[in-house]
Amino acid sequence: MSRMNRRGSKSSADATAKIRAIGQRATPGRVRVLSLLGTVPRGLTHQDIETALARSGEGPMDRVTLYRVLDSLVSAGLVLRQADESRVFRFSAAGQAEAHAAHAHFRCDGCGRVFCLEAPPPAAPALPDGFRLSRMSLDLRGACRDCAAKRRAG
Amino acid sequence: MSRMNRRGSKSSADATAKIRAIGQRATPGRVRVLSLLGTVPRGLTHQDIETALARSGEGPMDRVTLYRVLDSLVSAGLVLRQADESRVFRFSAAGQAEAHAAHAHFRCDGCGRVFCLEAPPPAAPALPDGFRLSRMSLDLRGACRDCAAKRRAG
DNA sequence: CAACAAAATGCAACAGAGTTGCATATGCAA
DNA sequence: TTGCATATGCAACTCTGTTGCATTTTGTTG
Ligand SMILES: [Mn+2]
Ligand SMILES: [Mn+2]
Ligand SMILES: [Zn+2]
Ligand SMILES: [Zn+2]
Repeated sequence: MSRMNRRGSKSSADATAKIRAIGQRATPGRVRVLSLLGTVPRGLTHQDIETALARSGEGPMDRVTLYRVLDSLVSAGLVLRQADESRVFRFSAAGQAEAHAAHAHFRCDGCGRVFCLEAPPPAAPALPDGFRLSRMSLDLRGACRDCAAKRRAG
Repeated sequence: MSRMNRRGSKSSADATAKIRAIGQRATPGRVRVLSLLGTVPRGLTHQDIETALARSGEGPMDRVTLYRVLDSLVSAGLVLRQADESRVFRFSAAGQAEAHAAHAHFRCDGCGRVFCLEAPPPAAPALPDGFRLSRMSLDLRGACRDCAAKRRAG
């Protein structure tokens, strides 16, 4: 953990390799963003990422460039993008996202928090002829414990 | 079907009743929008609705008023609002939305179309203590027949 | 029906997230 | 090291949705 301090940590080297592997140029922006996404468990917004990068040692990244970096990582399949309830995109490293694909999620309509459930996903239903399944998600909604209690009291 | 032509169809009268029933004023805008949503099977965007109304006999409705009409119907529980993949809200009559809650859906990553599957929803997984479930959805993704064929052909 | 207060409307201005065009800089393969 | 395809930075723009405020309409009351 100390031989590579000058210009990159383990995760940078890792990110660089992944980016090159899929035939894209390993630019500083791409490496920084992919490394960052690798360290957090769930999706970050463009805004989140911009702020995190600005605070980091290497300084801020241009807003538009960040959008384009994210686009390129998404189209390369290294990052997943999904619109959240407040209609902003959240970006997550593909590995992290796939971990969450293996179980169900519960979203509280009161506070908006998402909880990972232990339950294994159900068997996939039969698809029409010729359809190809790539992902499946089971999403539950309702009130979390705090919000359910609040409503009872409130 | 002909006695009530002057200023309203069956669905208008219906919508008016529903709006009054929940203690809101039955304004023309609300009635028009709720009737419209009652006639279509899936969620429409604000834009879709604006266009549909503009084409209809009664003419266009102000953009902002339409947003406010939708807000009021949503907060009354007569309409459901959800952010779609392209981060725009889609609005659907509460009845229609509940019909779709009863089965799984398949979204094609290629063409974006959504297909209703026949399969019944799986049993709800166990929730943490105190959580209350209100809805559950099983969403599949992948390639529809057309798009799968296209990819194979290339 | 007329008068009234609360609520809805129309318009203009604003805000946030994301995109586009174009000149300049840079990664990387030769 | 050089050359060129590709990425970056910046300004301007689009699209979706909100807010403030003056005016109109709705449903109610007398
Ligand atoms: Mn999870
Ligand atoms: Mn359906
Ligand atoms: Zn909650
Ligand atoms: Zn398709």
